[in-house]
Amino acid sequence: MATIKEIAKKAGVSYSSVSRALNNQTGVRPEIRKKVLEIAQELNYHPHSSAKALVQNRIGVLGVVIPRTSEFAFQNPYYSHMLLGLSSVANDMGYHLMLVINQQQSYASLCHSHLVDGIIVLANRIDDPYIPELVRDNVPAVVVPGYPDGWEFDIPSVNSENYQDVYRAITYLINLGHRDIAFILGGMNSNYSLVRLEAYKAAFRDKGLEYKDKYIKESDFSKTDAFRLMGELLNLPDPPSAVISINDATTPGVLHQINSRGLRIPKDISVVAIGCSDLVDLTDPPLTTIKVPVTQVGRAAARVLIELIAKGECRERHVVIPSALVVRESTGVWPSR
Amino acid sequence: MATIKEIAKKAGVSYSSVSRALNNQTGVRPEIRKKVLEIAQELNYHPHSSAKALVQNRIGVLGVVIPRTSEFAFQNPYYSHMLLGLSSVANDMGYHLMLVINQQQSYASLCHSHLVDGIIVLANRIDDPYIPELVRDNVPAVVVPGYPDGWEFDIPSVNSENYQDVYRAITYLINLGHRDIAFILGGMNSNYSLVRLEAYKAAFRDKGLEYKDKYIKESDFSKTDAFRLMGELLNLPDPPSAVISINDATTPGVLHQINSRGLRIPKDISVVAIGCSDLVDLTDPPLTTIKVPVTQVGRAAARVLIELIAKGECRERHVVIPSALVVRESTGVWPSR
DNA sequence: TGACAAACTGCAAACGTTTGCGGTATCCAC
DNA sequence: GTGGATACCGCAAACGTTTGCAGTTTGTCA
Repeated sequence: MATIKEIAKKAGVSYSSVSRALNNQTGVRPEIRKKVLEIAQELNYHPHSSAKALVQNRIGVLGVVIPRTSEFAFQNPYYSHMLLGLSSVANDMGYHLMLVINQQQSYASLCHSHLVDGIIVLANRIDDPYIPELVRDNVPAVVVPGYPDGWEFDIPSVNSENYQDVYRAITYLINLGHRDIAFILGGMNSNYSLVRLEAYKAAFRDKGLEYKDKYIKESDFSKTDAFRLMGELLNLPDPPSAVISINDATTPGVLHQINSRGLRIPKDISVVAIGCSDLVDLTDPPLTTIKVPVTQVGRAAARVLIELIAKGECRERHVVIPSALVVRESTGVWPSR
Repeated sequence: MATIKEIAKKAGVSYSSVSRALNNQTGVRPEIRKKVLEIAQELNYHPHSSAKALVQNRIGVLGVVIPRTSEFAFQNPYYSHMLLGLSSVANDMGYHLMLVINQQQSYASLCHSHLVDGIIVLANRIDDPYIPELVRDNVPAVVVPGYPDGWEFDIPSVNSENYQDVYRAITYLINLGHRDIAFILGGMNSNYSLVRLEAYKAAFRDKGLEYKDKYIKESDFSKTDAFRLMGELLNLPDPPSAVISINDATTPGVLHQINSRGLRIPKDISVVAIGCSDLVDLTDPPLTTIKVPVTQVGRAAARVLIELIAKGECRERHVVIPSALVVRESTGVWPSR
C-alpha cells in the first residue's frame, strides 16, 4: 500500500505538503497540489485510517449497539428501518457504522478503546446494566427510545410520539363505542411497553372509564407469544371487541389467531397495529395503524450523536419525531350492528 | 483516557513491560504482571485500537457490505439472519462488524484505507461494478451467494443448496401431477434468480417435460411486485396449478393475491415458498417451504473471511450449506379431485 | 529598490502502541 | 567461584498520519 511518504518522494516535496494537498487545506501551490493528487491517484493511495485516527483522536465511526436479544426480535423490520436511517445520515456526514449485536461487554469500552466515536443503543431496556456507565463516563451516546420521565439519570434519546399515538388510538376506539379493548404489549422492561401502557390507561381515565387488567397482556415481543395471548383473550367469556398490537412481530400473531377462529375484522373485532412495516398495508382488510417513523428516528439519532461528538453537547437532548394514527378498515363502530 | 505510559509510570516499570503484561506475553515477572493489571483496572485502561492497528497492521473489523438496494429489499429478514450469523462468529473470533449500506464508493477502498481487514458482500448482484476490483486488488473478500459457474473471475463465496432445493421442489410438484408451475423470480442480475431458474428448467427437462415461459415472472423482489405478477398469472386463461415464490418478500404478496381471490390452498393452487423467515410457519395452511439456512450461511461466510485474512487463502473457496425442502400442507396432488 | 505582508514549504514532534535487540539479574550445575 | 543458560527488562525504532512553528519564497506597493 502506498503511503504519504512515497507520494512525497515521487513528487519531490515534503510529506507535510502532501498531507495538506490531500486534505485540501490551504498553503500549497496549485501545481503541486495537482501533481500530488495525480500521483496519489496513480499509486491508488488511501489514507491509513488508524494513523489518521491516532493523531486526530477521531475515528469516524458510530457504534450501533443492539442489546442482547433473541433472534426473533432482531428479525423485526424495526431494526432494518432504523439502520437505514442511521446509515443515510452517517454516510452524508462522513461516518461509518459499527454494528454491535449481543455485545457481552460494556458499551462504553467501545468508545474508550477508540473503536467508535460515539454510541447509539437501539431498543434499550430500562434495566440494561451497561447504559448507566455511558452517562457516568460521559461517553457520547444516544438511546432509542429512552427512559420514562423522571428516570434516575439523563441520557440523550430519540423517540416517536409513542404516548400521543396510543392515546389517540384508544380514544378513537372508545369513541367508536369500544369498552373492552385488549392490549398486546411487549416486555415491561421496554420503554415502548411502559409509555404505551401509560397512554392506554390515561385515555380511559380521561374519558371517565375504567380499563380492565385482564385485557392487558405482556408478550415477549414475538409472534408466537402474541398468537398464544390473543388465544387467551378470545377464550375469555367476555372477549374484547378491539385489540391493539404493539409491534410488527406481534401483529401477525394476533391476526392469525383471529383469522384461524373465523372471526371477521372489523365486524367481530377491531384491530389497531403499531409498527413501521408496510406488511400491514397488504392485509385484508387494510389495517388501522400507528405508523412509527422508524427511519426518521434513526436519522435523528445519528444527527444527535454526531452533534454530541462534535460539540460535546446537543441542543435537544430528547427528540420526539411526530407520527400519526392512520385509520383504515380494520376498525369499526361497536356494537357492529 | 489512561495510556500505557501512565500505567508504566505508576507501576515503576518500562512501558514495554506493561505491554507484555497486558497482552499476557512471556517475559514479565508474575508480581509485576499482577501489579500492572491492577493498575490498568484501576485507571480503567483500554488499549487504543488505532495505535494497536497501526503497528500490528490489523484492525479486527470485518466489513459487511450491503450493495445499493431499495428500502423494501433491506427489510427482508434475510439480512437480519445473515447479520446474526456473521456477528456470532465475529464475536467469537475477536472481530467487530462494520456495516456499510448503499456505499457509493469502491468496496476495496474500505480495506485499502485499513478501516476493515476484509469484506463480505451480501446478496451480490452479478453486475456489481465494485466486486471485480476486490479480486483484482486481492482484497480478502467473500460474496454471498456468488456467481454462476464458469464466471469470468473467481472469488470466494458461500451459498446454500439453491439449485438442489429448487430442483427437488419442482420435481416434487411434477410428481404430484402439476405441469403448469409458476415461478415468481427476482431480478435476473441476482444469482439467486439465475440458479433457481436453472434448476426449475432442469427439473422439467429431466422429466421429459417442457416448462412454459409465460409462467416465469421476474419481480423486483418486492411484495407489491409479487402481488401484481401473481395477479397476472391468475388472470391467464389457463392459470398455473402451482406457484413457487423466490423469497420472504415475494411470498406474502403471492399469498395475498391468492387469498383475495378466494382461492383455496392447496385445493385450487399449490404454493412453495423459498425463504428463511419463520413467518410462513404461522400461515394457514402451513407452507411447504425451502428453508434457507441464512444464519448458517452468515456464519460460514464469516469463518471463510477470517481464514482468508489470517492465512491469505482458504481451504474451501466455495462453501455450500445444506438445506432442505420441508413439505407441509400448501402443496397437494393435481388435479385435486 | 526596499519593505512588508502573504503565501508557501519543510522540519520535527506527537498520537499510543508493539517488538527486536542488547543488557542485566537470577539460577543451577559443576 | 565460574560458566552458561534462562528469564526478565528497557531502550528505541517503527507504524502513517497531522500540525505548530520557523524559515523561505513570492507578490505588492510605495
